Amino acid sequence: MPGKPPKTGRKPAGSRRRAVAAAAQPAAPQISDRRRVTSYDVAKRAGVSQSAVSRCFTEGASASSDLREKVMRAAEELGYRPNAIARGLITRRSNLVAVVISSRTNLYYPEVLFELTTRFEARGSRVLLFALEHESDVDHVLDKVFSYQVDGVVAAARLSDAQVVQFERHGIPVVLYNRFADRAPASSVCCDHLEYGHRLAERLVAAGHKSFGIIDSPADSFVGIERIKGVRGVLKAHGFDAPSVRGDYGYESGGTALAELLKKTRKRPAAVICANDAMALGAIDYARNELGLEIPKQLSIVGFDGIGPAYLAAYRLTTVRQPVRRMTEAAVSMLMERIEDPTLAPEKRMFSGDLVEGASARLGPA
Amino acid sequence: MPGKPPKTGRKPAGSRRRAVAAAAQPAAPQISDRRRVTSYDVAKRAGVSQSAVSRCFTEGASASSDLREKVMRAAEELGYRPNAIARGLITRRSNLVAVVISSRTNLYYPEVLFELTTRFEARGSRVLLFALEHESDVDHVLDKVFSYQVDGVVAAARLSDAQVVQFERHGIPVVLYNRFADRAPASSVCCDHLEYGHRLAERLVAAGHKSFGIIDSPADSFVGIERIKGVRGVLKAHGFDAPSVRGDYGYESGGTALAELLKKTRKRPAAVICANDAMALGAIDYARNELGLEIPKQLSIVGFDGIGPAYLAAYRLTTVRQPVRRMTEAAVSMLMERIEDPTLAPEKRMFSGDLVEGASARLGPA
DNA sequence: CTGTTAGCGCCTTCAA
DNA sequence: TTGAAGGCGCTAACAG
Repeated sequence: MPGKPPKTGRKPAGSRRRAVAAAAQPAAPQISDRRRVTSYDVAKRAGVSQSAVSRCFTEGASASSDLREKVMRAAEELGYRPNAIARGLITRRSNLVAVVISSRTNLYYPEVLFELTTRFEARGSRVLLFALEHESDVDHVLDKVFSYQVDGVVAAARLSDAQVVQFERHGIPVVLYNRFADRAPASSVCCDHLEYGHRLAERLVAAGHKSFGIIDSPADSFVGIERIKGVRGVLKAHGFDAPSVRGDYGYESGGTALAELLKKTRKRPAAVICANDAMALGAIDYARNELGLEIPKQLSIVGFDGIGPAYLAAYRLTTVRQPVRRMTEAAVSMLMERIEDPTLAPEKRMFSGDLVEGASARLGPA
Repeated sequence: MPGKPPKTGRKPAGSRRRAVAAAAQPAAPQISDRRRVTSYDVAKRAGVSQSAVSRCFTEGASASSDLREKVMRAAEELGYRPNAIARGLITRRSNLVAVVISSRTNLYYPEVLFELTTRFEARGSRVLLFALEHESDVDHVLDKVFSYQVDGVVAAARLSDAQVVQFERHGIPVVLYNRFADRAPASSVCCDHLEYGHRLAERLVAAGHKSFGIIDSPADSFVGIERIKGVRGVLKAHGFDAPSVRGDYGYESGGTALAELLKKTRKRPAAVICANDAMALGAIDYARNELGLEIPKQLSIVGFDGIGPAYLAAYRLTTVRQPVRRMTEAAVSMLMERIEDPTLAPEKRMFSGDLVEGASARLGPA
């Protein structure tokens, strides 16, 4: 193809397109197929070059106010909006971040997703949402994440080390939300569930409780495992043992687990520690309505999370609350920093939460 | 490349790029700037043309299994993923849909967002999320929606007629979730809030209640207005009048509104109808704890929504529940149909909900 | 079945 | 300051 004079570049772009559009008209009865308006259309109407239009829509590009005005008017008249997709293709910055979130996280912390989104929005990034029914669906979803050329990822779901490394290889910054990578050095924001466990158990021991029961989390819940590990550590240090039964994190399961727990122990424990609030509420209702117990006089019940219903007057649950606002803010700013400067080293930020004393556990002297 | 007069077309793409990357190396200490791997890289490695690679990654394109295998291996080794953004640019189909949702909707129906996302996911579309703190922020957000060339929009927030028309003009299908357009002919899925109001009120009248009070919604809530209009219609038809006080949809507001309501009426009404569940719960707690009333023996309280806490044993609220699953499914399928065929006429789908009898209202004979 | 070619809509040097 | 030209990574005719 040496002597190829005629067909270099794409000179007649504008005119060619128009021709295409015209040719398409007869076929489509509706004008629904009407092309989107591009910077070329605006340029033509304003009587300037396409690149001039581009500059008018780019932050901090040089253009005379005269030109700017002509372009803006034409754009207005045509209803032109720069195509963020095309822009991203060339700038290698899509301004898209992926949020991968499990239904479990969303169920107990519906505000997390919302907070993340508004904060990213405020910093000029859009959220591409990936919802997982089961934490194990991650792999299936990651392909899509990569395909969309997101600038970064917030993962509020379990990622394997291999998956974390994969992001690394692709040069896409990741921040884990409320979990750590097993071994890979990934950035994360997390609350200190272990410490929460410690705090809550210490508080109960200090109040003079002498016997305990535990309603444990599903075996695959990182958060639950940490919490209960924290609890167990303290109890053990004080010489207490605590029988436990696993629940599934659901409200119903709190009641059934409590029943089972009581079957296992000869004597009713003074305090029951549940791996999350939903089960604690279930346990309270079961204790009150099925066992006729007064809470907290005859039985103390505590949870973790600080979900909405825990504050209702009928429960006033004693629990530990995650500082969701601070955590989402941290996740967003850590990710944005790493998008700006991908060489930044990973960082873990750990947040402590508030102990909500509530009224579902005896915390004063007996 | 025989007598290649330097600059025609883009033949030497691969080599040129490599050169660029190499040039960038010295500057960046890290290889973080490493280019993403493209179909050209895969093609080169597999010893085939770039379009061959493209075909291997397109559904239903013709390619020999031999070629397919070579390409797939090379892609695997390089960690190649087709760039969905670039693909969308040329196919005019981004496979992106926007979901615009207000914090209020998200607060009372956290599952809506999740359901929409998983359903779109199942049909091959990704969700670009736009969260509104206030319903009035819509305008601000629409620019972004247009910029990202989404294939369609689900709006669970108040859109003005002008905004609906704007989508129309751009040829982007829209489905309104849980609201109607004022006048513009837009597709929507909605539950029949008016009918909910009728049902609930009829049920209370049938049970023999003779006096009523209303805890109304904020004045700008479409949903609340409809519900209460339905209630009022029935009460009026039976010759009852009902004093009302406005709440803000929040739990706290249920209690304060109830207090105010009782101040307004000489005699305590038999039943109080709240525009949503959150306020109903607040009213119940206030009635029990501040007024020492037994619910429902001394006062019946009902709500709308069927939010999670309404089912807790301590409340067992009498309410009307939205069929969220059916509604989200309808919204998604309506939108997808219109993306496939933009000439489809708008359609409104109206869903009836379930009356949850609960235990917060006397529904049997007095 | 495979490779060639011409863009999708935009940004970005490079000259003028 | 402005315009011309060359891609970003990919798909889609169209030849062969």
